[in-house]
Amino acid sequence: MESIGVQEQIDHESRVEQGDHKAVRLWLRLLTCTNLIERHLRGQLRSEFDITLPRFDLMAQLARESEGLTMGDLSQRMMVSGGNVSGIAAQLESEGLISREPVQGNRRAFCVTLTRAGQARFAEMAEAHEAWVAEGLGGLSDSEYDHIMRALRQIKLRVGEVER
Amino acid sequence: MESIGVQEQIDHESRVEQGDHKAVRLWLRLLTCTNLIERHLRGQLRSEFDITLPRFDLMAQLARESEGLTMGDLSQRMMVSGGNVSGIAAQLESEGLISREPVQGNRRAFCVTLTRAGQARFAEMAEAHEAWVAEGLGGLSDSEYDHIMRALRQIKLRVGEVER
DNA sequence: AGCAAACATTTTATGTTTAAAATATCGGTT
DNA sequence: AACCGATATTTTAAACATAAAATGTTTGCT
Repeated sequence: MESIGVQEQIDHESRVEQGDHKAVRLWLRLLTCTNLIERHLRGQLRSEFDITLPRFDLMAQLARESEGLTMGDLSQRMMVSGGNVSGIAAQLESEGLISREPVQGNRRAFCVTLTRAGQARFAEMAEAHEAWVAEGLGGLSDSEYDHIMRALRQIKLRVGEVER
Repeated sequence: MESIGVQEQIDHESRVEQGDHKAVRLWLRLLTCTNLIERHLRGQLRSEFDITLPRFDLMAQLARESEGLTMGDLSQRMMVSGGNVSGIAAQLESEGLISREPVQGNRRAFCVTLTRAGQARFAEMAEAHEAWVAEGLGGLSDSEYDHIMRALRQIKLRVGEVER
């Protein structure tokens, strides 16, 4: 019976190891799913609307804020660098889909909004986008949906903590 | 009571719409989680080992195939374009972490393997990587873990079907 | 008023990623 | 043997992404 101590130690270590492996497997599956869907959306947006995913994302942010957003707001919400937003916005502006107007009272900032053309184009795209996403993610039962949303929220919070 | 027909129609439509919106919300949360974790891993790999995530990923694929893989295999498993693999592999080769040797019987293909140095380096990194992933994803209960793995498998299968 | 620190954005340099074209090889058909 | 379609990889051009420096603006402090 002297081996119990050793056994416990082994069990404990193997439990930790297994936990780590489980986490890695989950991470890889999460990554695979995200990549598959992202690739699908990217391809569809390109073939159907001749637009890239980042440009669509920027327009989507504007679509839910009729008052407009500054470049910094966009950078934060899209979780990309400011320089990146500059480039993407420049292209969308040259296509006439967004406009950047000075903010009264703050000459540093721009107020970026969808143009009328941008609103119309986005409305088309959003409908198709929603359908594409539902193709991939719509098949879950309410219970599965709730479970995964809850789990993802936890992950999000936890990663936020770790990062801090 | 003539409004029942209309009401039913509205209910049905709103259910569909809500389902679509739910799918989009799930998609956005999935994307956010993946991006957060990916950003964290990218930063850690850079600061601790001065390596990029794609290079680490390529080495990880090789680490689980001691026989080696062709460039095409790598492209498929990493789910990135062939040109991308070319570039990443060129860098790893120049650092002496992988080797690309001709395949006997097929002069088009290369057999890519980890060098001894690559194996050693990867072993270090893999341990840290596993711990970092567990930091973010290890906090789930067994039941939550099972639920989310199951849900993600379904999503993966379904997206695979759609893409075909 | 003058000045320093913080802010909002753009620019620059570097690197990643993709799609598509280019290169080279292979296998089978005639 | 000559050719053709498929295969494996690399190269190229364009878009995307980041960090860091540069530019111009604002705010608060003295």
